[in-house]
Amino acid sequence: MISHGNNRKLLTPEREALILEALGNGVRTISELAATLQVSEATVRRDLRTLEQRGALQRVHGGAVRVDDGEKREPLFHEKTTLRADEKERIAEAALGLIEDGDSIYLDGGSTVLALARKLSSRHELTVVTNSLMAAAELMESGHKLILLGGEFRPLSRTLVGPLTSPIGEALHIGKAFFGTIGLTASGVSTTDPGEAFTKKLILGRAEQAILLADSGKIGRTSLVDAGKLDDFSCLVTDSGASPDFLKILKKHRVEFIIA
Amino acid sequence: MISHGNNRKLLTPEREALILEALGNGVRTISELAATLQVSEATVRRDLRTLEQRGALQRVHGGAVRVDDGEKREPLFHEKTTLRADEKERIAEAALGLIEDGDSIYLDGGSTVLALARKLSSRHELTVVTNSLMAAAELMESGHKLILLGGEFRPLSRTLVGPLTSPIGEALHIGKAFFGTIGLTASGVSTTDPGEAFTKKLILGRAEQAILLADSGKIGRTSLVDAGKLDDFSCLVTDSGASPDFLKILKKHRVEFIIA
DNA sequence: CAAATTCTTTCATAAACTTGCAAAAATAAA
DNA sequence: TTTATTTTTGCAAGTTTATGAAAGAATTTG
Repeated sequence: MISHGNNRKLLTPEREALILEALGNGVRTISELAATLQVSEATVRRDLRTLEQRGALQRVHGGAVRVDDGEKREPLFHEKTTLRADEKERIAEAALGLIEDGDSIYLDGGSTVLALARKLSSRHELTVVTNSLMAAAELMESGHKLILLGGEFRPLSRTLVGPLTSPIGEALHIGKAFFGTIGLTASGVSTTDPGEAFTKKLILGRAEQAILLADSGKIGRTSLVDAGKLDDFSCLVTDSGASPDFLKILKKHRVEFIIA
Repeated sequence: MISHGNNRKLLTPEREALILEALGNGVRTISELAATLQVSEATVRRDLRTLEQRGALQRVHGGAVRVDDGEKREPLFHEKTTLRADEKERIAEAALGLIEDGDSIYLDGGSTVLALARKLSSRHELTVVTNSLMAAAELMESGHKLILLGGEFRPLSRTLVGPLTSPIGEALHIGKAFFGTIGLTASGVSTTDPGEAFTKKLILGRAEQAILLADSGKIGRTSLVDAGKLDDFSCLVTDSGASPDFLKILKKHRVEFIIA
């Protein structure tokens, strides 16, 4: 049992953990949870909403039920990787369908692309180029040919970014490049770090096909730095949350899309 | 639990270490941390900001949570059990003495050099260039500037090797380069993989000082590919098992040596 | 269909965060 | 040593975010 002996106010992640624990395998009402956590029902509702977004539980009228996938004890605290985990999983699965044995592909940073990396053991003789240390770690023992872009290490995303990636990037020929992003709008993709944007654009210019993996939560969001126009991409893989309006925009730019 | 018996003021890195320790696997509020460390909340916020930048934790409103350590390090870290661990440890310690704050250094692959990488937290503001994924994983959260050589991944040594390392290698200026090796004789160092030899020679040509870390077991052994002459190195760090005869050869080639 | 409950939205307030600035400490220079 | 310069720290003003309450919309239930 997670206890909070000292009765200081709980932080959001703690509350979320307690909610999930309280749910166990069953059902809890809003008022029960509010009483247990000593917060208002409004706050419980807000927490439940984000947890549902994350795929950790399912809301029902009056409360919530747990969708226990067996081994989900850990994900409480590192939300970044598990945000919208279900959508990302499905998106990665759909992207996998675009890859054939013998392909030479590029993997960008980001958790959605990382989910794709985990699935690559079902293909053979790939040449995988990447700037993501997480993806590289995943593929170390895969048997595929693995090439890392060199460059400056960016701790937050665990990727190699910036101008130093360009000499090696320019030496490579890439068939299909799979990108993640922070924000996606009609004017293109954007990301937080200039170095990251630089490297994205570099690879965008060298790949025969550029495929963007982005859950619908990314659509409509913008970040600091522009990292490529919509026209630069040949395909977007997203989930069913994408608005029809945005899909219309994609058509206008001749970007195919796959709803996973 | 945290304690810092003597009540002198803590230095920033000490505070950061204590914050990480306090977080353990859980979550702490700003005010808790401020009370524990006896500094203002503003300072805690600043520390948390840099630690988040460094990827060591994640901030939430009101405090911070630890980004689970176990999962991120494990995959990169499965290391073959090191032979002659004691010697390697001492050699690494001696090599550490050659590094000063602000230096720009290169770390090659191999377990001895990896041992050196683990000690680098006692230095500040280093620029570390490496072709070793093990070393990179070790230094991810160190706060040092980290640059990876790009290139083809060699699973056995977990390093990046071959011709693709040359464009980026040629763009860098390196002060002190630390190398490992398989074999070391009067005619120079040798290694098993041609790609690895290529990259060693590349960096050898670009570093102001080349320092070889090799336990005495390596002396007298040869491997497949030549990877540099004795004259290319300015210093060898080894253990007391090195034969006087070989030390005489070193002197003739004007290679300094340190017996750790 | 109506009553009751639950949900969403909006808003006010309190807590937490960011930024800029000045004092204090540490470091370098004289 | 003293003095100057840089860095770090704490404080305060303004901004943002989270929370709980309240009113209207939606859903369930009899």
